[in-house]
Amino acid sequence: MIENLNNRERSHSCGALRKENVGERVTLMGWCARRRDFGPLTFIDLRDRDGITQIVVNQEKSPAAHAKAKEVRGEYVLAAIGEVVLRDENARNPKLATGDAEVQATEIVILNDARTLPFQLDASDESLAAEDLRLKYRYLDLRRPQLQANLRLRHRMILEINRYMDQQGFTQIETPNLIKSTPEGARDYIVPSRVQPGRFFALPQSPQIFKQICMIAGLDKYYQIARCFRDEDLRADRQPEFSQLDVEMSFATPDQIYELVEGLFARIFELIDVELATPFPRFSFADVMRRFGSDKPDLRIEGMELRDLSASLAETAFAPYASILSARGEIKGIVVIGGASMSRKTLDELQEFAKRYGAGALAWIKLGDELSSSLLKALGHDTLVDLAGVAGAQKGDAVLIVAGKSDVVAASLGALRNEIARREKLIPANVFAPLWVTDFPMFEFHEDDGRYYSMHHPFTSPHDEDLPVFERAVNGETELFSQIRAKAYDAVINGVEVAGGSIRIHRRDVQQLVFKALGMTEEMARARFGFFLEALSYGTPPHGGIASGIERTLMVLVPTENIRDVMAFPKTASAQDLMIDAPGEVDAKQLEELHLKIVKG
RNA sequence: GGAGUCGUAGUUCAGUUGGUUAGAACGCCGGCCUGUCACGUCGGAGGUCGCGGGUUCGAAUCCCGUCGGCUCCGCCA
Repeated sequence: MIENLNNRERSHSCGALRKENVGERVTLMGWCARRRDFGPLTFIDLRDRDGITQIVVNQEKSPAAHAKAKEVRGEYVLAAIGEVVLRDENARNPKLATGDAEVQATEIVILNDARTLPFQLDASDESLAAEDLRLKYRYLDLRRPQLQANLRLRHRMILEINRYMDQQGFTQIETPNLIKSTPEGARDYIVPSRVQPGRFFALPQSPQIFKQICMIAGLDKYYQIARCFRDEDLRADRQPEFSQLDVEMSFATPDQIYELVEGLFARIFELIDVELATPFPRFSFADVMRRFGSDKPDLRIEGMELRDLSASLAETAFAPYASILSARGEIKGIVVIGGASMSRKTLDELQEFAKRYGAGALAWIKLGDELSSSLLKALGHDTLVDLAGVAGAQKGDAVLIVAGKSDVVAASLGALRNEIARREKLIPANVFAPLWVTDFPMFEFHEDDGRYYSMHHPFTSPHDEDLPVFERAVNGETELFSQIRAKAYDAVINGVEVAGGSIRIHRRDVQQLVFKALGMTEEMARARFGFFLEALSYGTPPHGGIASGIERTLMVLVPTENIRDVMAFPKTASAQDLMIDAPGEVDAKQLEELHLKIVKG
């Protein structure tokens, strides 16, 4: 029977009781995680966010409480009132923090009952219920201690960020969520205006413009933990709405930003008792792409760096390679230590893996007792020995080779490096390898519409010494665009991009040059960013900043591969909330007020 | 937009070459049990094999379509 709470007050959490509490009369409240029934003796594992305490109910000592305990089922909400008793030496449970003691209940109050749950909360990782079911019943899934721990870590991280940013002299400033759609970048989430027919707000992809406006306003050091919205297809580490620590400071050099962020991450990692070495090593974008095939390399993986084999094959008669090289492509390889024992099946799987990234094929050389290779007929024994040597392979190793356009070679070998490390368990646990990637290219070329786009965003400053080249590029020498470096930087930990930012353009003329480079006429630029160009002309200080993904960082801390593990109420890969069933339809009256009509697709 | 993969009891899964009554574990319900802590033990209930169509004497199994979850590519400044 369900009873009222009345004036009963909880005295301790379910994770609190220790030997020292023995003899105290306590009142615990929580959920029945498990009940073990021995007839006249019943045990209840009472759970709350802090832990589990064993409640003992003895029929002889407390018949009324025992009768209540018999009624209890899984996830019933209870108050257990009784005395803390020391467990017998041989009856202690070292798995529980409270395992030396237990509560001898004199009273059990059933505060609420519960239907049988749609899935079990105490399942092992392998037998965890399907994620869609858990998302539908998110309030049940969140009862699991692991998810609760993740959310509490998130809370402590955000507290630490606020404390640190305050100590560093930053002011927390909120920026609006109902803003204006700007082209470029991700797709916007759009909000129709009722008051302004036919007009729409957009939710911010990031507070970029506003943070810069704060600098123009002389606020000097801004930060906030901002909600960002991007209507793009999702991934294991992406959600349509997410949080980022957004930072901007005036008169900033990149070094000052690095130092600020390194200090912050050092503090954050203290939360998991990890001392993060600072300063982080720095690599240019060109270097990490050349050596690791990725702009976010996982430096926990030793070696397996990309080796350029193009020079050794410059004179090759093998037509596929010759044509790739003549088309300014590359041939690169990575060495898999001990890889000579890889089976044909494994190599086929790795080839399939590489093809996802556009690789035409994955060639291999195995240095077993005898050299074997998929290229034996094409290149001959001697060339292969030479290539293996250039790649740095030893006896017993294998070389995996991809030929093609440089971005395909980098992407496929870079991904292979991670994949092989994962398969071969070459990634050490509890190791954290941070780095800075600097000097990103200012622009990247998009094949589909044949023009250049900002790699970071259109407000990123080019390197001062690249300005003359930039001007030439804008004035017709478009092939120079790819040479211009931006004052942009990413912080990477364990192969995860945890922060990214740049020094911004503070000069109106340079900003206009970038808009022109992006194919905007002066009229277009004025229409889209006129207010901003105007703002730039009223004394804008040099400034720069960075943004750090809260969820990404938490994923590294936890650690987990699933962003939904570090958010309370995430959406599915198709951007739905299965609990509240969003997005939903709205009624005709709402549509009418918003001046909207649904057109069937 | 494309690809892969999964969908069978409340849950996690098994289910052979298409063939008798679709199984196991956990959970659930009931009995027994005074030191368990993943309690044990005895018994029981529980199935639109995601959905629709097709092939077949016969479909969880084969084919087509469709829906949903997850992952990846594209995309995400």
